[in-house]
Amino acid sequence: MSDPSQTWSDERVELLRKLWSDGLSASQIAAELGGVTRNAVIGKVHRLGLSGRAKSPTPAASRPRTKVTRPPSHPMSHGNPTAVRGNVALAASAAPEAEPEVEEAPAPRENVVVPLSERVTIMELREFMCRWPMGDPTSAEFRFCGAKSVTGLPYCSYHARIAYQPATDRKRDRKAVRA
DNA sequence: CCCTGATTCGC
DNA sequence: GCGAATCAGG
Repeated sequence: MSDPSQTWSDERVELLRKLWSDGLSASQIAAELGGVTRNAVIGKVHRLGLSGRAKSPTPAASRPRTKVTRPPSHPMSHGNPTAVRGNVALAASAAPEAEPEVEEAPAPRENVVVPLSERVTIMELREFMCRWPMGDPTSAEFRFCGAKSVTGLPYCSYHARIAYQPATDRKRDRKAVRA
């Protein structure tokens, strides 16, 4: 409310400093601020003088970086447009039941605890977190389960059971899975 | 694969 | 000054 025309208004910078010192990563800050990419955040952070937050306290003897320069005749064999990832187009209605024989379910008859209140956003998602979609993907309130996922699986033990339901067990247990 | 920050460089 | 592109490490 001062001058949105400016990318880095005082308020923006203030928030940036706050979030950065708060421990948030650049991507998270960028997403929080909106309109800026994580690179922009990092760039600004460096320009502000912040950078080594919780890093090596030895700025000396730590720069053996051999200037890579930028030869125009070396555009690398890189041609993948990886830049935008704000849109998560995943099919929540997709029924993952094409597995003929999934050798899983190490837990025979265990009352799996439904991990509620652990829902996370796309950015809170970690590699070991359950990616079970919850809610409307088009909604801003869209979240993932976020519970600890089974190693090798994108879901937690609970949702893994739902996703990879054995045909034998599937024919009977047809309860509401709506989240 | 995903992510992270760091750096360089063109605008 | 700003941020994309790039690099390098986890």
